[in-house]
Amino acid sequence: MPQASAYHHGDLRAACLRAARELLEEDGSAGLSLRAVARRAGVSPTAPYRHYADRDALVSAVAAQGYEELAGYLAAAHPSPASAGDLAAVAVAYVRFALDHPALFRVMFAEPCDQTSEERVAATAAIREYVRGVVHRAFPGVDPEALSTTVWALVHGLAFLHLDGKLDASTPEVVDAQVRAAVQALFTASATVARAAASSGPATA
Amino acid sequence: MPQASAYHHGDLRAACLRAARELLEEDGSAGLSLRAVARRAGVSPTAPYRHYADRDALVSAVAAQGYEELAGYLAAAHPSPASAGDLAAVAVAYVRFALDHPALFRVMFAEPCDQTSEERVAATAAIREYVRGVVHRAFPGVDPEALSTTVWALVHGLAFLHLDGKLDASTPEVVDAQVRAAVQALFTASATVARAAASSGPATA
DNA sequence: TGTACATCAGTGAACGCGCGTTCACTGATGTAC
DNA sequence: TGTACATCAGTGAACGCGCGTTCACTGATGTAC
Repeated sequence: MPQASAYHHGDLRAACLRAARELLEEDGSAGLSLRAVARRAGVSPTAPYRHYADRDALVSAVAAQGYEELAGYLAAAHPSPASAGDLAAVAVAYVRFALDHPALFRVMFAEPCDQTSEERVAATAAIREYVRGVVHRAFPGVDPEALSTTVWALVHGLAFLHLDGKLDASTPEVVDAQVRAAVQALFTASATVARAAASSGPATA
Repeated sequence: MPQASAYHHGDLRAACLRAARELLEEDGSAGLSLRAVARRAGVSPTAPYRHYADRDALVSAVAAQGYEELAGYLAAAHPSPASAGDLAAVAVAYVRFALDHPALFRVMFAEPCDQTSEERVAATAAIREYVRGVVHRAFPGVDPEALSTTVWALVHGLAFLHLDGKLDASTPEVVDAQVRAAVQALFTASATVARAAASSGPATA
């Protein structure tokens, strides 16, 4: 590990990442500039170039870190989800991550930047595999491909709609309940529809 | 209607909107600056201030126009959707709109800008009402509140995941089929799960 | 243990850029008498 | 029908800003002999 000194920072790479994360939380992605990062790390404007080829490289590193943290949230929700209930808990964690780190989540998914970064492609693949695994364990025998796309899209959509204030996100509890209900609905919708249709009595026509 | 002349543009307000849309399609939201809009409209950098208080006002106007066009896409898919199949067609149109106008879609939903703009709030409410109406007609007797949130989130998530290259968006046909399948799955998932579980024979444990 | 030197990780001045916004202005239009 | 004048919709210079990136540089570190 390098030594810290007045001149040599010691671990500027990590410090840049930390500074970038802070700027993101404070000012949104608009505040995420190389110069601001350097300023916050207490270093000259060009020092970060020792560790990141350009701004895009830094942003990609931030996004990759975000993917790791998202994985952490999901793992913390349930170490090895294997039922519809477990899946709902994981979904809640996914949306919570988005609301806890709104700007980071946007950078990860909504920033139309370099999509070919190896780090990012790998991180995305990891998430996809994770979702597929959950669906597979929770519903063995079902083709996990189709169902996991549906699940991911549902949860991802909930995250973005909450993020943009299109749904009631007044308290974490409200959000959690909504997410749980939405995931539950995914697996009971057809039954609910059938039951409701039956109980609605003679139709008006 | 105002007259056009060398000095007076005639309809600079609309021209700015048009220019903004073009810049958005070409350069993404990064290219959407007041100066660039003025340049493209063939007018001095400050002329747009006659019609928009500031940059945010222009962006909001663009977003509002986007909402109107989205509504147009949905209406074109089916004038009065009233079945699960109709709903799938509408979902396909929603995702197609996002892929046809990626930068516009991001501005409408993913730009963390002024959310209190009256125009935008009204437009969002209109979409929400629309979805609620479809769900209500397609599944009378079911509480449309919960189900319409689920439907919107699923479709919205599909749109974003496709937009960000997280799902196979190689051809429009592939995308359409995927969206249709995902919406269908929403209403048949529980039945599919049950059927698959039954047909998978004796479990391995 | 000491010295020469390559390498590494920073500095700081400078480049050119485009941005949002202000200001005082001016040319064109329309309206009242 | 003509004229005075208010209003509207533009112009163009200027402001201060922060940005990404380049360049030649220098201080500190570590390694070979």
